Amino acid sequence: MTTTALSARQQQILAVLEASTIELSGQALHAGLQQQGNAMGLATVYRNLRVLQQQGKVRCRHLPSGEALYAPLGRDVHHLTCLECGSSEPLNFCPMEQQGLTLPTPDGFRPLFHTLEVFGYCVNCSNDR
Amino acid sequence: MTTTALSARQQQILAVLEASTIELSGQALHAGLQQQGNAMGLATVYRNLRVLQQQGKVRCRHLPSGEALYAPLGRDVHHLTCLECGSSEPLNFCPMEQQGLTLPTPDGFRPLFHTLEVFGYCVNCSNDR
DNA sequence: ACCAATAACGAGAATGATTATCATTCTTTC
DNA sequence: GAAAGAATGATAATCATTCTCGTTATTGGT
Repeated sequence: MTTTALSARQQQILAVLEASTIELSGQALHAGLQQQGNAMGLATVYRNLRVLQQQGKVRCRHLPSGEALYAPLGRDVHHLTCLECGSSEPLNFCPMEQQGLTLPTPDGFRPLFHTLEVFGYCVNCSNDR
Repeated sequence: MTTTALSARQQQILAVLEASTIELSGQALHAGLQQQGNAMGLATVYRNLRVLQQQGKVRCRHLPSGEALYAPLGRDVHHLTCLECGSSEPLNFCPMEQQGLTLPTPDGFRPLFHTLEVFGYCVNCSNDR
């Protein structure tokens, strides 16, 4: 796997993602780039997000709402997400790290990243039921 | 947590999900119900899917495309999904089962289900690169 | 049974994130 | 410096999902 060089646009996108403490949606990323002086079209943002993802530089997860959130690899990955209010709190432990799913599987699948999301009810919404 | 009784519609939806060997999208479910003689509006399908999900009877995961797929709980949950061609193969092992994430967490979050998805490249698409 | 109150439904419009289109603008390369 | 090719961006198109709201079933009290 040859490590492809990143274009200027791709570096700018990655920079915004890395500067942010939280995961960003495509739309938020687009807005952030604009404010920061590196405005680019929405199509370009999504195009390059896909490339970055395919290069294993960026991961994404989907909220129950269907919205996609992007983050650089190597950030905290896992969340407890409330089905009622949609809030999500980080889960700082990863059961995959010990299980060696960073290596190709026997059938040749080559993993880049994974998402682990736990859905249920947060304290507040549990109480309301 | 009182185990609420299921409405007729909810039972029909659950039946179709259980009869299917694969996960179904909301649209596919709607079509399946129609063919099977239990037609109901699309809004009703989605409304009841949300209820079933909130009762812990149904889980859902999102494809990279953003499409949501539903399945009854207790079905194989995890997948290797190819970022290139979108195909996904089941992963028959669950690192969560040993980790006790079916119990409430210290801060009171009450888990119903989880999704674990591994993204990367399948054999074919690995070869094309 | 009858009727009011409430909940569930469904057709179709609205939403909104993501993609496709395609003419235009950079980048190479010769 | 000019042609070939790739990348861009404004805007339209897509499409799953959600909302609206008038209609239809269900329930509970009498």
